[in-house]
Amino acid sequence: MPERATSSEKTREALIRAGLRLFGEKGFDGTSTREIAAAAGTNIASIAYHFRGKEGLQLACAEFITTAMGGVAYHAMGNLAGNPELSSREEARALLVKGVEMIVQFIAGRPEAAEIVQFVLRELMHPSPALDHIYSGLFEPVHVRLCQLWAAATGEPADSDEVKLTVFSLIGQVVYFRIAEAAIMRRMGWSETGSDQTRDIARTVIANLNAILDARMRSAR
Amino acid sequence: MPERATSSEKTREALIRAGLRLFGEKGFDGTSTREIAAAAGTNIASIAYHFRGKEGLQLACAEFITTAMGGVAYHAMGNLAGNPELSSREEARALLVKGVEMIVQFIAGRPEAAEIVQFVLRELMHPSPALDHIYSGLFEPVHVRLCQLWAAATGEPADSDEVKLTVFSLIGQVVYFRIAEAAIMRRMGWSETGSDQTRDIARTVIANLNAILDARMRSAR
DNA sequence: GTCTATAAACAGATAGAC
DNA sequence: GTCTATCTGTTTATAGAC
Repeated sequence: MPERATSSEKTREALIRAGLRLFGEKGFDGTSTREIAAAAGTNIASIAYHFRGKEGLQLACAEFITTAMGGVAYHAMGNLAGNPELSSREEARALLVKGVEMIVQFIAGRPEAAEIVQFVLRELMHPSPALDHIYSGLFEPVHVRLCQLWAAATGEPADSDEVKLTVFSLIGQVVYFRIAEAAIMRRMGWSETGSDQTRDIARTVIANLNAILDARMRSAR
Repeated sequence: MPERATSSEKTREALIRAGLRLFGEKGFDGTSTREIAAAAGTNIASIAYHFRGKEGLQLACAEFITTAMGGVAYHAMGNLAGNPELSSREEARALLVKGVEMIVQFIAGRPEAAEIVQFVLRELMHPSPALDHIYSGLFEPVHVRLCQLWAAATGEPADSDEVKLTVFSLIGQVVYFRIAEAAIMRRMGWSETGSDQTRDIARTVIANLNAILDARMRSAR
């Protein structure tokens, strides 16, 4: 692991970043290797050299996403793999709210996230071998962790269908604001999706989360 | 408007149905005109003849969607354009719940809806001229109607940002179950998305809707 | 209106010079 | 490792026979 990036590594990373952006924007089939090479400031042959071809680059992009997002998810929700121990329901609920808030900030707020979210969504809609990496490296661990937090906050079993589906519905809300951004901006009369808009979205999603949690707590009595 | 479909009209419709399915499944760029013609049981040249080319077919698919979905939406939520008059909050709430339930049944439940939903989502993610038809013919009127129902049920103003964003979040929940179907099935251990699964999804979404409505009613006091 | 044949452009992959 | 030139197959669009 050299500290200074070699020329080879720079080209490799530039190709991944270009692939991520273009695959996310226009899809795998909609993007030509010529475009990717041009965006990365290199030549077409380097894609075959570094990744064995266009599909190899797609896979490398998926690996990049799981690595990069793992760090974000860790910050948002604590250890993904272990320690489901939480001292109190209140603490778990606070962590859940904070986690969802950070997910909104990332998915709906950060412009760089658009390409990542779109890349993942395209994989979900039209699975390729790259989806396996994303599922086991990102999708499942994040979902499991959110279910743990939900269970700790409500007392419901973390592996019940009810909890799992509710957590999916939470994620779905957030993701939709990024997918349908074009239409939502038009309907809301927004000219951009800046920090004001992200705040409004976060407020809506958190209000929903609290409403659903409260309803569950009441019905559990 | 002839009562019996002519040969020309049959070919036209077959091309639209094939285009809808294939564009939805694999995207516009991922689908070749050869595939579409083969799926429609006709030849490549007929696409140019009937629709001026591949893009023209895409536009015709969007028009087909707005027309076909208009009927579904009408059944689910009453007149889209006019009569926002509703006699009581309870009636409005019942109509809202029923409307969302039918949207779930359609979007998440009916297999034929998968291609339509995916077609629309692809347009949202990567807008083409076809998005304009879908936005003004389907997306906006449905959203406006849901906001009217929400306003009538809660007393909140139908054109407030809060109501509009909350309605978006409701739609997002439902849509996500269709987008992420592959990953959700894996996480839930489902081998298919049949009526049992659709019922569970509907139950989750309706429970969320009721929780959010209840929270709003309480805070309004 | 339908269909075959073909044109013109473009795709991804690769050989070989440097 | 990088890059140019090129190979091979596929794409959309279209001309013209029927």
